[in-house]
Amino acid sequence: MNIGTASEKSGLPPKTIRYYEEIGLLKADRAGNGYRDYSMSDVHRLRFLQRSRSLGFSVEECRQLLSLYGDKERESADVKAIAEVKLAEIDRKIAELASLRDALRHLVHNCHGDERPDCPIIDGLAGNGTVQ
Amino acid sequence: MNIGTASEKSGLPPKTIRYYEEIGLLKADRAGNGYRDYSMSDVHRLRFLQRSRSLGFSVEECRQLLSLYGDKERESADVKAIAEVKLAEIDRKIAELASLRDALRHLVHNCHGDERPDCPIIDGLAGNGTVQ
DNA sequence: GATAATCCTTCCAGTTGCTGGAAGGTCAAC
DNA sequence: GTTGACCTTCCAGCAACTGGAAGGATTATC
Repeated sequence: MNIGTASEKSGLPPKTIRYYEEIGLLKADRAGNGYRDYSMSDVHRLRFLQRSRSLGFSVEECRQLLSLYGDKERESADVKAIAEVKLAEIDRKIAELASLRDALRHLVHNCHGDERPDCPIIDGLAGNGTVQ
Repeated sequence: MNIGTASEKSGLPPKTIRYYEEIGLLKADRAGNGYRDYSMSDVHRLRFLQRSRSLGFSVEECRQLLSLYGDKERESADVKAIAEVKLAEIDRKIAELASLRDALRHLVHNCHGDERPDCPIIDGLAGNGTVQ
């Protein structure tokens, strides 16, 4: 399929897809006319990139994550090690989002109209965990 | 406190803190010697910025989120509307992270050493929800 | 109290990750 | 066969930092 279709299916703009190819994240086949040609497997990878980028992973981290299932030669212990680091990071992100959500909910339900100068909710919004 | 201490407490580099001031996200008081002077309340806001930025919110979104508890003049209905949109977004991000995590776990437990050319897990990694 | 180390300041330049626009080739429909 | 929607490359600009220089302030050491 052409880049436009791959864009629709993955949620990434064509510009971004071309950029990812330029930096070597995901290179596509070319059709006879020079157009990029994407398979469903490519679309899955693009969609994966769209998600992980929007969740705060850097392009380099996405490259690593992609390599987890893209590199057939990689040692399984190696895959496991990288995946475990990323798993911990994902769990941390989920916990932070949950605390952000709870704080916002609290703000909406308990603080509207209240004009206290130092709302204790700020603590919740800012989070109380340790800085990594 | 000085910018170095605020940096340690918030997890944001001094450079980034100065940048946030430059773009009007969080302006600090100045001490007699010209040094920036941060209160604990400032640190809470910085920490909040650190978290929400690392979770994929844009600076403009962070500005909105900050305004939810920073702007005393804002109508409570307005706060509620903005907060509700952000809450939905946060829930979506949590769901995406959970699916990313499950897929990675599955990869680690079920796919190591296996060299199938088109691992069905790619589906999981790429996610099956609709593109927003 | 001089000196050195460590902070802080501003300013300017570079990086990352896109994003918009120009100039031009391809394709499908009328 | 030409219009319009696609695609191509290339180059420039923007967002959000990040590094480094040049210089002033504070703290520690001799």
